[in-house]
Amino acid sequence: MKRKSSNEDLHKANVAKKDEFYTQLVDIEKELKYYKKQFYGKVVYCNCDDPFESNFFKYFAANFNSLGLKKLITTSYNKSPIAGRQLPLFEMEGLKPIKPSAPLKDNGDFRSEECIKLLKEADIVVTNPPFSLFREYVTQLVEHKKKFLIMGNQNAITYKEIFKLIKENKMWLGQSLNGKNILFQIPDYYESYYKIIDGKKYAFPKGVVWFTNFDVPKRSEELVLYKKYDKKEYPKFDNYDAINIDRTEQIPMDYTGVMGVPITFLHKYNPDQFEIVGLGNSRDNFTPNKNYQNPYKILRDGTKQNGNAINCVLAIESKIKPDGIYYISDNSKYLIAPYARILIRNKKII
DNA sequence: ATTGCGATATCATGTGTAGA
DNA sequence: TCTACACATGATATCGCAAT
Repeated sequence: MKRKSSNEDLHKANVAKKDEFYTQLVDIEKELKYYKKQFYGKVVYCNCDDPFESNFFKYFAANFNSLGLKKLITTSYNKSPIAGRQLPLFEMEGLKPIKPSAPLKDNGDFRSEECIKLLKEADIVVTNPPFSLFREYVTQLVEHKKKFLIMGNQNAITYKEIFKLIKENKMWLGQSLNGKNILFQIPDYYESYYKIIDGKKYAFPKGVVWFTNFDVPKRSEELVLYKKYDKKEYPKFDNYDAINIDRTEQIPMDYTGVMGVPITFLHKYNPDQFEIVGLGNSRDNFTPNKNYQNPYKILRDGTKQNGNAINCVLAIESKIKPDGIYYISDNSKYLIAPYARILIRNKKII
């Protein structure tokens, strides 16, 4: 269904906090196949997973022996308990038959004391956490020094805390799912959905990626570069000494300085080849005249719209903040800010 | 300590475009 | 025609800091 304002949808999503998305088994299998050896003898905890619905649970239960797991624990958030289906805590150990343990006293929130206790017991956490709580979720994993493989939205890369972890090489993207759309089953009561298959509603969100701190093959593959640096083709930002690059594949092979690349660059990121310097944020592409007197922004169709003078002046005058707002010069009149840019440097040619 | 207010960060989203 | 990718959007909640 087509809507007039995309902002309306964004805003709704911001408020709704609908987080019951069930990952398909096929997507789990596609990623987990790269980590098999690393699960041997480990305690795996899926802390956002109802075993009746979760394919993470199904995957680990079915592959318990072949992976050589020591123990599998799942807990789920019990927002609206359905009679007879309460199973917030589930444990599986060794070759014992599957059986539920004593139920949790609390609601199964991953932040609850009970769940943190289980987290401490675990070696590895694998799940698709609520995106609306993504930062909190990751912070908790890092705090407890867990190995993890979790799903998230590609925009989370630009969240301050998340980016910090990526920059410090404490977290990176998984092997599969390069930010493409994938199907998730959603509860019947969700009003908007992408399509219905066999009577079940599915969503098809964009930019889904895996985040992990496990070693993945693509992280040690070198990105092959073929373009040569050309001053005209790669303009510099007005207030930061870096060139702008619109597509990852266009990164020049011979530029030694800082380069601003799209966030999707992370799918090709090899820390031996590149160093991440910072994040350029693109908010407010206001385009004042050079005196900053009459700020306005240029819309896609070329028309002007009045802007916010304070935002504008601050953005332009805020020279170089490590993670500030950078502008690129189109010509002497206009300034155009690209979307978020990861600032990188090629380590191999310095 | 508390308030006030400008600045900043956010969105399981939507659109446009290029290329398969 | 379809998929993958990069970018766009602005109301609102929260942050941060100065003034009380």
